[in-house]
Formats: sequence, C-alpha cells, structure tokens
Amino acid sequence: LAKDLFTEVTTHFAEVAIPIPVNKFFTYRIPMAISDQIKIGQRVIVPFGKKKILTGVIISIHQQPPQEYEAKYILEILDSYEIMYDQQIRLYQWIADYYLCSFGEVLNAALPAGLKLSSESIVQLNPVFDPENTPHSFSEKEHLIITHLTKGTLNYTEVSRLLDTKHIYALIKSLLLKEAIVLLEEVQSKYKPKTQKRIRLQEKYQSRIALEEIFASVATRERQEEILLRYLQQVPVFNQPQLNIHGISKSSLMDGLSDSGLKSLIKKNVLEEFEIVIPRIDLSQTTSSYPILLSEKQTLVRNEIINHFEKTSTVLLQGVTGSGKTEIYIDLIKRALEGGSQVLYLLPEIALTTQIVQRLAKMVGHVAGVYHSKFSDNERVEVWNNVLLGKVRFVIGVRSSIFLPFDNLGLVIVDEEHDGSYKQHDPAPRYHARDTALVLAQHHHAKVLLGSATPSLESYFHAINGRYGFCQLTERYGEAPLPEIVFANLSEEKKRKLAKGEFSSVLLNEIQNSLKSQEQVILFQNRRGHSPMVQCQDCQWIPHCIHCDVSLTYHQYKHALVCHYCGYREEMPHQCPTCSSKRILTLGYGTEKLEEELKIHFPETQIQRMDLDTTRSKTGYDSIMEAFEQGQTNILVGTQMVTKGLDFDRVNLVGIFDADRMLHFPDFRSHERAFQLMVQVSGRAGRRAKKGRVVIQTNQPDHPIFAYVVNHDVKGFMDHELPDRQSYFYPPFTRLISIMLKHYDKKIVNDSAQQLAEAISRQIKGIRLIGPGEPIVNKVRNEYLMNILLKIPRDRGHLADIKMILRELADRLIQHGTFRNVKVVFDVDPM
DNA sequence: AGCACGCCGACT
DNA sequence: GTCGGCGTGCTC
Repeated sequence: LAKDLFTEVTTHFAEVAIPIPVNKFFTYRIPMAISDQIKIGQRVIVPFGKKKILTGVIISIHQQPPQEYEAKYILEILDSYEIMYDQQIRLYQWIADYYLCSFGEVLNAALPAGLKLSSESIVQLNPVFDPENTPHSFSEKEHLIITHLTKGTLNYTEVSRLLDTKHIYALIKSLLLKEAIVLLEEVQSKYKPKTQKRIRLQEKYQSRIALEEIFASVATRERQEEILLRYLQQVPVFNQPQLNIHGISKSSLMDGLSDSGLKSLIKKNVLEEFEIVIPRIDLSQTTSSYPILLSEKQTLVRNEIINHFEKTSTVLLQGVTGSGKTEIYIDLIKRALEGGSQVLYLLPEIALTTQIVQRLAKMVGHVAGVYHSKFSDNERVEVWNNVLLGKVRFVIGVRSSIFLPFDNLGLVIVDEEHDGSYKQHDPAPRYHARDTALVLAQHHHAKVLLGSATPSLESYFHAINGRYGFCQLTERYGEAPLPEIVFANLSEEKKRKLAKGEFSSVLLNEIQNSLKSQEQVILFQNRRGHSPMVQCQDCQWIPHCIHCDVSLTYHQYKHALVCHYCGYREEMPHQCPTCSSKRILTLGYGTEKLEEELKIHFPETQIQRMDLDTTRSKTGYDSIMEAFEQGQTNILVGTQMVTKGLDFDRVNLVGIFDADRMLHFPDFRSHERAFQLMVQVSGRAGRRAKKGRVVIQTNQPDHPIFAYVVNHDVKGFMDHELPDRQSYFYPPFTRLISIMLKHYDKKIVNDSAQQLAEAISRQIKGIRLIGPGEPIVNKVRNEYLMNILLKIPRDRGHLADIKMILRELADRLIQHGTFRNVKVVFDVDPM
C-alpha cells in the first residue's frame, strides 16, 4: 500500500486509429479516471482538429509522451467492451501495408457506419443573450436565425436550409462575435436499436374480481370493452399469468381499432404500455439440422479436401456447374461449426440472393449472419455485434465481411473465387477479398476452400504447383448432360445477307423455336466495355498493342488506336494491314439496345432486362427473378448477373450475343474472363434431364477459346493461356502494381508521371515498368490521368520493401513544388 | 476526409 | 468597398 502511495503516477498514452485517409495513428493522453478500463480494440471519443469530435479505435497503449506536440485527452470510452479483437487490428494493418493505403481507410471500409461516430455542430442561443437589450444590430438573416433559436437548437444543415444558402460560416461567426449564440458539439450514436411497443395488463388487475369490476365500469364504453376482451383472448392471464409480463404487441392488439380507447385504459391504469428492444436478425430460427446426403463422388471429394487440409491450409475445388459443390461446402461448414469454430462463407455480391441464403442456412442448421451491402446499416451493426459476442458463428457475406470481428475462424469458403467483384476497385482500400481471406485464415490457423467451376488462373496455377490442394468434380450431379453449343458466324451471315442487324438467323431461329415450345431464353451480353472496338470486316483483323497482350481501342476524338495498359498509340489505319480492305469498322452494342431490338423481332413476347440499372433497388433483383421463375418473362436479357443464381427448369436456350467483345476486351485478362463467363452462362441451359442449347454469336468461330468452352475444358484453357501470361510477364507469373496519377493540368501529370517512373526505375531493380501512359479514359472529373504499371516477378522477393520505396517516392514527388497537388493512387493486384 | 484560414474576382 | 469563391494545409 505504501509503495502504491509513493509511486509516481505514470501517464498513459494511446495510439488511436481514426477513420481518415492519413496513414498514421494519433497519440492521445489517457485520463487517469479511465486508464484502468481502457482496452485495445475499444472505441473512444477524441477531439480532432479545432472542434471536431471523432470516434477512434485504440490500437496500442504506452508511456511514450510525443516529442513535438502536446497530446490531447481522450474524452470518453464508448463501449464497455472492445468492438474488435487484435486479430482485426492485425488484419487491417496487413491490408493497409499490402494494398498501400492508410489504416484509417481500412477502418472506414471495415466499420459499418453505425459504429462510426462523428460530431455535429449544434447552434444554440447564448443563455446570457437578451434580444431586447443588446448593443449589436442584426441583419435580416441573423434575425431569422435568432427567432428560430428561441424555439430550439439548430444544426448546420437546418441553418443552411433556413437561409437557403450553403454559406453560413460568416453568419455564424458574426453571431458568435455578438454573443448571440453558442456552439456545441454533439456526438450521436447512429445505431438505433429496433423497438416494439407492447401492451400488458397492470398487475393489480390480474384477478377475476378486479377484472369484473373493470368490465362493469367500461360496460358503456364499447371500444374499451372490445380492447380488453381482445387482450384476454390473446393472453390467458389466469391460466398462464407469466405470459402477461411480456404482454402483446400494440400493433397486433390494435389492428383495425383507433387508439383512443386504449389511451383511456392506460390512463385508468388498467393497461400499461412498454417498449422492448427486438433484434433485427432473428436468432431464434429453428436450428434443426438437415441431414446432408453426399453422393459417392461427393463423399470422395469431401474426404480428399479434408486430407489436403492436413497438409495445406488452402484447397481449390473445381467443380462444373451443377456438380454439387454446395453440399460439400455444407458438410464442411457443419463439421467446423460442430468443432466450435466460426465459419465465413464468401459470395460475390450478385450471387448472394435471398434464396441462396435461406437454402444454406436451412441445410447448415445454424443461425447465419448475413452481411450484405443491400442491408440497412442498423442490420449490419447487429451482425457485427452478433459475431463479436459469439451469438452468430456462421456468416454468409460479400467481400466486406472479411472485416467482421472473428476471433476463432476455422473455415473460410470463397465461392466463385474467380469472380472479379471480390476486388474493390474504388475507393481505397483496393483489396481483394479472396486474397485477404487467405491472410485472415492464416492469422486464425483456419482452412480456406476456394470453389469455382472456372477457377482464376492464379488459383489454378497455385493448385497445380502444389501450393494449394486441388480437387475436382467433373460430372454434373444426376448425370445431367452438358449443353450442346452451336456457333452463329455473324460475319458469314452478314455476307450472305442472312443476319438481321447484329442478330444472326441462327440465334433468331433458336429463340423462335424455344418460344414455340414454351421454353425460356436467356440472352447474355456483357455490358462492360463502352469504348468501341475496331475490327476489319473482311479478315477479322483486330489491332493489338506491340508491348502488351491486349487489343487496341479506338479513340474517337484522337482518331487513334490506344493501348489501355501502357498508353501505346498508333494511328487508325485507313486500310487493313493484313488484307488491305478498307472496311475497318468500330463495333458496339449494349444491353438496352439489345432489348429494344428483341422487342421488334418478337413483339408478342415478354422481355425483361437484368443488369445493374434494373436491379439497383433492394427488391429489383428478386422481382425480376420471380417473374422469370414463374414464367411471366419469356426472354431474359442480361449482363453477368444472369450467369449466377438459381437454376431455372424451363430455360433451355442460352444465347451469347457478342462473344467477340469479351474476347477482345483491351485487358490481359479478357480471355480468362470470356472463358469463365461463357462456361458459367452455358451452365444455365438445361439443368434437368433435357439437354440444353447454347448459341454463341461470333465472327470467328475458330478462335481457340471456343473449343475449350464447348468441351468445358478448364485444363485445356489453362494450358493455352498460361504460356501467354508468362511471355508477357503477367500474373500469375508476376505481381502487378498500377500507379495512377491525377491532376487537372495535363502537363503536370505527364511530367510528374515521367519523373516518378524514372525514380522508380532508378531505385527498384529487377522489375518491369510499363508507361507512363494515358489510360483509355484519360480525363475524369476534370483531372487528367497517367498510368504506370509495374510487373514484379514472383521470385523477386521483398515485396514489402518495394512497397515502402514506392510510398516514399510518391511522398517525395508530392513534396516537389510543382507536383504538390498531384494525387497518386496505388492499386495493388489490379483487376 | 473535413474544416478553417487566406487570397482573389463580381456585385451593391 | 464587401461577399463569397475555392485553393492549401493540418489534424495527436
């Protein structure tokens, strides 16, 4: 005791992460009063800047006072418990380091908005201010504000609405100076628990005698009598008095009645109204587990996966559409959950449908937390808390669910692992959820199962090289045959005048036949690639870049052919260099135009379009799906969205409208993506015993990729594509880092990009630097863009060092006077 | 990111 | 002359 008394009290400091794009932590002083409660991972409220109050997360606690400034005090601890574990801090730090962004940016993406707080300025009348007795005079606007403030406080938005101007700062300042108002900062919790109003009988009336008295007194009050009778009908207060404690929800009691009768009863202290908090996510779902019966083949593969997990933490499962991957997932999920650990099931956004979630949760037999961007933020906070508190151990979610506060993950499943939407493109953190999941799992000593019918080249490469375990399911479940694929040679048809516009007679006839036999049609056209493509109409020549394995894109206002990746440019030829034909055309067709023309060809038919625009609302996707499932729609035209989701029994024809556009998209991944999409969409045709049909419209049916699509030959495709990637130094043989520079002055971006590129070349050896060059869209929101692409060989090593140098060089560039305002955006592993 | 401070043009 | 435009720099 004596020792304690005389020991000098040490001041503790905390490193606090704040959700802003500044790559450092902020040091705050921990007030004595709370120093024994403060924990890493906890949310705290801190003052930030002149007046702002923000929420931060405690990253570490130490005794090092900062040298160059006086640390401010933490104002308050927000929750009694940590909202995340060390595991999350470690993962977020990894993401910030690997993807070259700030911890704050990761935190910003990780926390549901309901857990992020920021202060709001409240304008209040100064208590000492007397409008009758003031030496100051006020403008009309100031008067207006003062009048309103006598009735209550205002926030900035309200003030600005009141004055109908955005510029209120000067006015506020003037009012402050005249001591008419005071400002205060208020932090509001954004998370609002969902509540329900309930009604119950007051305890003293829970006897027959008391009730009889009441009924006698309300005999002339019909409304009140009815309410009481209704209540007693639904709550048996005599037989089961304990039920009265919970009462009945107000809305169900008062259904169709007016409130006045109830109000009187409450006033008389017969009934009472109370409020309860109800969870948005129902945790009391039946958790009876369905027995999963695996086929012989599935059992074999399941065992194989488990064996692989003994040796490697990651396994790639390649299974054709309809081969029954899901059952294997479920079997593994159940095992992991029964072992007591948490399970994360990742899906691409468009595949996470209500139906899929319900089916999964039902078969797994555990409560599933669903983490989806279309859910409200309050719901997301509840999922977060349920995971944190261990109420939910099974999460089905989109890419951002890797941020959830797991502390005991046993298994991560990345379904459709090849899907590009796992990579966040903009804004930072530009992370890849599949790759991050591997690191997440490593931190937890968990296993990862990557699943796809058409694996990414990267995952396949690692699988055949033994870094991942590799399992295959090559047969469709129940022996449903693979669809028959026919080609419609569009250029041939055009020559023979058979095609109608961009529709081949083959496709039109097939659609006609399907419609005649009451079958449904899916027509697939990937919307991506607004920029037109150039092609010779006679020999199908397509211009390619001399530095990269991509086709060149026609730029209208420059009248030139440009490479998306390195900026290489050549003049648009007047005649084809191969066959001297002058019929060099730009091609282009979008989903909407397709829908329009289909309506002309099939006027009697119900045609529905499904793309980003028609599914933006929460129910858009579901209602289109429902209409299609019930047969109200005959033809579904859509983008990649139609490649995923549930199976439709009546779909027997799938049309791929423009295979060439996919194949020649100016991107080194275009072959891979085209192969994946064509195989996936073909899988939609003929899911039961009947053999489906797929029509592929193309100008070059002999393109090698098609042969692999027809035979569903993943290995063949990979053997074809991998050498190409190797010779052009693309992934999986290299790692890419794209550096985008932005500035509103074209000369400044060009110069800065040149200078940065030179500095990188000088400082970092053993890598390839492409560019700097202009990206296709070289001006966005009045900013000019320049791109530098780094290709880093996989065996180069010291990736972390390279990234550190890149950060430094970028910082140094910006310190250079003229380049002060150049924005440098890193995209690691760009897609 | 937000927000304050500071230096310039178009209006009474 | 001022009001209000936005460019610039900082936040523990």
